[in-house]
Amino acid sequence: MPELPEVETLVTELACALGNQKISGLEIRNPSLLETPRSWFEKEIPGRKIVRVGRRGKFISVYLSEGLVLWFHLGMTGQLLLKESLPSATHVHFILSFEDSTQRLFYRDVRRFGRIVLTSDEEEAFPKAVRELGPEPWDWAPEAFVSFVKGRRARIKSLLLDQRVVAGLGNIYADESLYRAGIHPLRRAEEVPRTRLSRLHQSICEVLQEAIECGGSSIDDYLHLDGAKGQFQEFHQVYGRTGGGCVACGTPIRKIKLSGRSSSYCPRCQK
DNA sequence: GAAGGCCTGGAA
DNA sequence: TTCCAGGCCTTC
Repeated sequence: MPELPEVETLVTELACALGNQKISGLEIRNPSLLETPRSWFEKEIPGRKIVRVGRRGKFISVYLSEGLVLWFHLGMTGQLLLKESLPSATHVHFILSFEDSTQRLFYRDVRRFGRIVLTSDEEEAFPKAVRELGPEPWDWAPEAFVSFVKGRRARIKSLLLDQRVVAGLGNIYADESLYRAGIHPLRRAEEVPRTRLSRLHQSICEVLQEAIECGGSSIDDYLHLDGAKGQFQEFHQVYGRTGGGCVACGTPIRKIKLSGRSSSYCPRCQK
């Protein structure tokens, strides 16, 4: 599932491939993913240039000329692919074509948890979920992060998944960060020692940075813009390793449920 | 703060 | 045939 590193990888690739390209047309095959009216997309997008591509949390922002932003959230199974055509056109919901390219940008999403939004470039107009996002992980001052978390009673894993606390973490990188910091996912935030919370902030930044350098994790559906797979799944230490031995102590990795979500951890290393 | 709903393909 | 995966949202 695309989290911060996967989205960041796509954004870099999109910026490189689409910068200054003029959009010649769009095709909407499934309007249910659109959060703003279909007619607005159809009227406003053709003819505009792509001036910048950015990211906030797991949201991709495609800045268009004359003050518009096209937002993509990939949900669980969303993919953005830049190709002349796709081998399989199933689950393709949205397509952009360009004036000076034979390639088109395909938005494909099997489970349709993603969404596509068109807004003005004024912050008050951004999607609510974007406006409410917490800081990017590395924009948290470490001491401020520790103090904030110390004041919360929720389970630590739930806090990490809350996009209003820190933007961009999902199940994979929350589990990996907690493992590196030696914190049990069910531990109440307020009872984790400050030194460990400081280590957690550092673990989050490190694991995300390493994943970005690997082009993200390809578990089910995530792919680069050209369809290639990411590589960081090879380096997961707990996620997807239930029953396997902890890389540090050999204890089998355990899986538990936390408000409907699975959490993988080492029962010996994480307290 | 917890739980259910959306959604589909693949595994059990 | 049933269950499971989990982004985010709504509801309790």
